[in-house]
Amino acid sequence: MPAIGETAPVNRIVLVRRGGSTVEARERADDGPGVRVARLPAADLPGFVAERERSPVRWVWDDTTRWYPALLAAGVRIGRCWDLRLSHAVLRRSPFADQALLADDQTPGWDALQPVTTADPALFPLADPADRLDPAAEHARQQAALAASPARARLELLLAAESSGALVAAEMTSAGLPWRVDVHHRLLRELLGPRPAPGRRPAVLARLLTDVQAAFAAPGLNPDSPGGLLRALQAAGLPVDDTRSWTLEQLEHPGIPALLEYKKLSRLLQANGWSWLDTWVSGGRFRSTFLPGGVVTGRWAANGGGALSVPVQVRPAVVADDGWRFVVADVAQLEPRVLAGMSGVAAMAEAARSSDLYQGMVAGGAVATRAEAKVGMLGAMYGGTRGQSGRMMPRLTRRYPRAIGLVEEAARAGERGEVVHTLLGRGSPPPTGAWADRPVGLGEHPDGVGSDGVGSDGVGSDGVGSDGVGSDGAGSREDRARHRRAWGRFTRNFVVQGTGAEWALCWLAGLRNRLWHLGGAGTLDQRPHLVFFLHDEVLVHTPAHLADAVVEEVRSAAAEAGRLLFGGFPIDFPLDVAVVGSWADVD
DNA sequence: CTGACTTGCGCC
DNA sequence: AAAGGGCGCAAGTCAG
Repeated sequence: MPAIGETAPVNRIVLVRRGGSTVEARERADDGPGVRVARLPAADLPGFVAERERSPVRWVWDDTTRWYPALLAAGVRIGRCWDLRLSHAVLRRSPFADQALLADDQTPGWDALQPVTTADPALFPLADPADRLDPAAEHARQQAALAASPARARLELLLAAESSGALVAAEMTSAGLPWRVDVHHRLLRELLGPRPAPGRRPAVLARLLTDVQAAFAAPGLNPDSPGGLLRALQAAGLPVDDTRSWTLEQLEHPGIPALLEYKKLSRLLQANGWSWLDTWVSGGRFRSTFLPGGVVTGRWAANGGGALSVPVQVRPAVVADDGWRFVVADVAQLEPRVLAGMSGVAAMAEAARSSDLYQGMVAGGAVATRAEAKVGMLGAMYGGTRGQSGRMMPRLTRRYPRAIGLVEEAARAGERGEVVHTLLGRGSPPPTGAWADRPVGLGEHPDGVGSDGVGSDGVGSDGVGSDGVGSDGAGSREDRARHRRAWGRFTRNFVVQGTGAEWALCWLAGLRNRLWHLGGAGTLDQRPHLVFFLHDEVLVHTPAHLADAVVEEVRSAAAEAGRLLFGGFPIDFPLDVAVVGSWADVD
């Protein structure tokens, strides 16, 4: 079984574009100095790659999004790569990489390199800034930085997992998420009525609109305009200062139910209506672009069609092909488990032995109820200081001093303007804004949540407030203190969310390998393959007769990811797994 | 008219 | 059900 961070020698082949139609392949045995250079027409690349894949090899290239889609389109799947763009991004931010070893005239070019997201799998876009960069030289710099790193093994694992994630991302776009347009159309018709002419409201929305306008005596009201809606509600005597659904639900007024229904259906129409289907679903597949490392914490981002939020409402349209099934798996309470593992807290790991970590905390005597455990842990990881989660902190701190101490220290470090890092060494971005340039003033230091109990400074009016963390933060002393605390909440969450993302990457990378070896012969989309990934959840599309075997591999990959990150520390990552014909049939 | 910002809401 | 962290997207709003 090929492990993610395997150390066995694997030959590396650096691929370089030479002009518009030639590829240079520079091959070097992992344990030898010799380099063999081959030049071939770009059109011959898929055949070359397929041939060299017959024995273990790691392809080194500037950026997976610039190479792999065309290979996949030609039916060629690879086992391993070294994605220089993603690895560069990790190393440049890592506190465990000597930046001097990465420095070069071309470093700004690598810093600025963006993935390509065109649906067009044509090789070699014209005038690509990547073509001014030297992959072999960058590869050498990255290897030197790794070799000199005090956290070499962890960084190597991170880079391997990140690169494998890049392969998964391209493969998921290539395969697409099975999507039944007929089912989706039926769903829209049932909820909204027949498809209207362009620019017209669907019948159900039109009827709800007249109801709302009548109820609030506002004939011209457009509920899609927050300002206009707010004025209409206030004119009707309702005490509101925003128009969020949750706010409206609290109100007693005969027009509210129709308004809430309007908002819900309007959202469906805008986000996943007929035009969404026209744009994003073709050939029975929803294809969006996944961007590994697209979020600073290491989570993935996605482009196109809102793949990060496929609403429960439309999941009935996600249906496996005839004779195929979905294996849907997600990790229960990933982030608190990761926190237990990072801090090596035996007591919390004991709770995490339970399939429900929060219930385990109750059994361990830390808190009285599951709800308290959940709200308390979320507050610890997100920085909640007020309300119920704030009140839980002293109890959690007493019971789990090292775990709470870890996130508290991450918050304090962020408030001091320092960089924090994940378990495998991904660094947080340096703080931005004027607040970070100034020393912490007297009386400006934010109160500790766990140490002092309820914070006493700067709470004040709170107002509409919450200007973005990234804004410049110049201004009053209170403004700077607020920014400082907001950045502390970010770094607090960074260490947990980022390490959770690393666990998920290792899970995904391992699962990718396992699925390939399950399927026997055939191309990627003829074997069990990943079609969706979201933070802590995967969908595998598999021939029905292999579904049970896929379930086993999904579980084994999760256990392996836990060992890769936390070694022998006894922390469990139990999965909720379902074998279904439609995503809607989960739970 | 375009582009930047705000609001609200879907997902984890 | 919110609070606290991370996103993407669509529509409305407003300045240039």
